[in-house]
Amino acid sequence: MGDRAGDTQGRNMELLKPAIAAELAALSTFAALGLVAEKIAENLAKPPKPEMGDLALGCFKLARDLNLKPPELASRLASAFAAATGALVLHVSAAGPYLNLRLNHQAAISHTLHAIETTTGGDNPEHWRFGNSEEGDGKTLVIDLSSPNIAKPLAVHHLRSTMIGYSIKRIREAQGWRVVGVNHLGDWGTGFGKLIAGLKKYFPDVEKRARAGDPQPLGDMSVATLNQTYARFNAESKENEDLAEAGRHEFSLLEQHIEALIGGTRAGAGQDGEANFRIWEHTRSISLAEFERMYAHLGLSFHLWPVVDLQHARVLTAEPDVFYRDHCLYVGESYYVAAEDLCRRIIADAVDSKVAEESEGAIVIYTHGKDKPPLMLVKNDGATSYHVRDLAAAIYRHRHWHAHELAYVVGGEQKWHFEQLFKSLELLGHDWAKGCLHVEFGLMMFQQADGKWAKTSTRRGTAIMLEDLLDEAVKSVREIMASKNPELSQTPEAERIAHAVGVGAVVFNDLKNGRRNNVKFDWDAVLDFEGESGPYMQYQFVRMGSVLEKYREKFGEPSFASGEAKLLALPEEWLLVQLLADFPAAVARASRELEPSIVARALIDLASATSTWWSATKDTRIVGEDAELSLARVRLVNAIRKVLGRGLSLLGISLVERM
RNA sequence: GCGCCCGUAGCUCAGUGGAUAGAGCAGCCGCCUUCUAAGCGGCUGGUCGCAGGUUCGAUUCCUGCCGGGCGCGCCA
Repeated sequence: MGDRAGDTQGRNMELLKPAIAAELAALSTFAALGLVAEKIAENLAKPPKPEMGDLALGCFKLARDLNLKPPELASRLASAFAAATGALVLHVSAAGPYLNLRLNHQAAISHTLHAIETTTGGDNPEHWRFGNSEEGDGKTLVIDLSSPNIAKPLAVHHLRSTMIGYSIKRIREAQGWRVVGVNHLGDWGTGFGKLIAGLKKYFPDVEKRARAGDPQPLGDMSVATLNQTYARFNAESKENEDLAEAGRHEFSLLEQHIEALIGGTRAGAGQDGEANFRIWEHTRSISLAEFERMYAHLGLSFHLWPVVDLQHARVLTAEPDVFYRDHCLYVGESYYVAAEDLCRRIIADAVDSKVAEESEGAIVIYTHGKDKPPLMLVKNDGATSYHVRDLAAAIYRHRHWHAHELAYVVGGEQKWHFEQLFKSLELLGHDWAKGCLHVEFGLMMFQQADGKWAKTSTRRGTAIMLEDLLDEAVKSVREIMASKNPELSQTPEAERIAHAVGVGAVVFNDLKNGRRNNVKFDWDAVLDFEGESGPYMQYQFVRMGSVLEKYREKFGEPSFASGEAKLLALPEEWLLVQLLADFPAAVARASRELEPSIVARALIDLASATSTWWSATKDTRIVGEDAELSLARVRLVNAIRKVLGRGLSLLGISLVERM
């Protein structure tokens, strides 16, 4: 089996540990020493080499509790085992401080395959429950994901927040949580003042139409033009303080207008405010249309939470849990200003309770002492800052969805902001702030002409557009399909497959490594569909499907109940079963650590072992002449297929039956 | 300067205080009449950044240093 046999990762068989530990705990020697199942299970681990055993009981901690030397305990347990004949534990032997266990493979295989077969009925991966748990039953997580800015195109770095967040949503749901995904749209802030000022300056017609009451004053302007307009004005305003001031003024008018509209605490801004409001609203709808297209590529569905249409602001569905499972929501930052007036109420509250204070014309909270920069609620021009909008959003989420945890999938460069945010919530008396988590992730870097890596930036034009990346990946897949599977590429489903595999490749590439790592963007690496890649995972899934189809052609519908586990005697088959038995633990850990890469890594190990097995059975085939052997192997094939499929769908990657 | 993240094979990265640290890519050598070769096998490749400390045991925990990244009041 080569080096992989020595790999201890992912072969802990967590699924079987409770049963194994219970079996040992029932033995008189173990019981006499007070070794209960739970303590045994905690100390079971994988030996470095399979020859040593299938599992090992490390005796270090157990011996210390009993005032014995670890090797002494191990040998005492070993010598007492001789008479016992367990169902799962076949044999034990002491090896220094370890008690090595050899398992009854047949029993372990049956146990594992049965567990998978009883939880993965039907054809819909959403219904494959192997790896699910009830850990989060009755708890709600509100997760902030994607959160792009209006008037900017989606770039590759947005993929990180979007897919890490979406995958965490799915993983948490698999662990029983109710998860509300919220896309906290950046649709508010001084930037919009600059954009409006820029539009008025460079496109005088826009202002005319807005003043005349046209609800679409921007005509058919594209997001790219909006972004360029902002960038141009922003650059010019750095040289010219008057322009900067004009930008702040336009935003202030907009905010005044909306606050007056909702009967808030401030006076209106007349026709100017109204015109700005129309421009802002149209900008937002143009951007949303583009976001929709991108999210559709990724297979995500968002619904816009009513923001400015106060008449119809209400809960969107009568069946919220189903709704939240199938969709995420857009809730723009403007919601907390426009529809709830939460921002001003929080500000007033913070000032009244002396948590906030005035400083240099602004209202701030010193969250970490006077020598650290404070969190800013209101800027010296009277406009709200994004900090106060985040406070409002947190309070709203906790109150509205009764959230037990609030997670923010936002880049690590905003770590300080979230530390301040959570501390401010605490200072304002919200003890639930303990359940707030910043799910930070690394930056997307690109290589500069001098060879050094730097942060990508939409403004500086160094960002790669998400659409270009997805297009490029799908195009590559199309080409590979045309050469490797020409018949399939002529069929009507070819385009759908190319899309699923191409997008899946990009997503898997993003999720396979720990989220905190910076990502050095490299076209060649993203478009490399060999090795630890999305297409490789899809490919093994497709192969398993083909084998099942082959079996049906040859022997008819398989009856797994009569598949004999003892016929699965190859070392490759044992390895696969161990990996399968470890999948639920991987999902549970991914949920706990909010880390999709743990699931992705489990899939890499499983897919790799599958491919090795495929080759190892080349001579007899998985489905061969021997009906009984074929049936036993097809049971394993079915289990692998279900687990690979479930894992990919937890990562937000769609499945294909052929490629 | 202060704070946070990272440092493991040529490159990109896994690694839950435990036995001899792993994969993918790149390089070299092999393997397609069969259920898809987007694959499989083999070889080459390591002072786990450095130095202390805690521990029966440290790549893993703590401290200091070095190197890279990010952040540090009116962008979000």
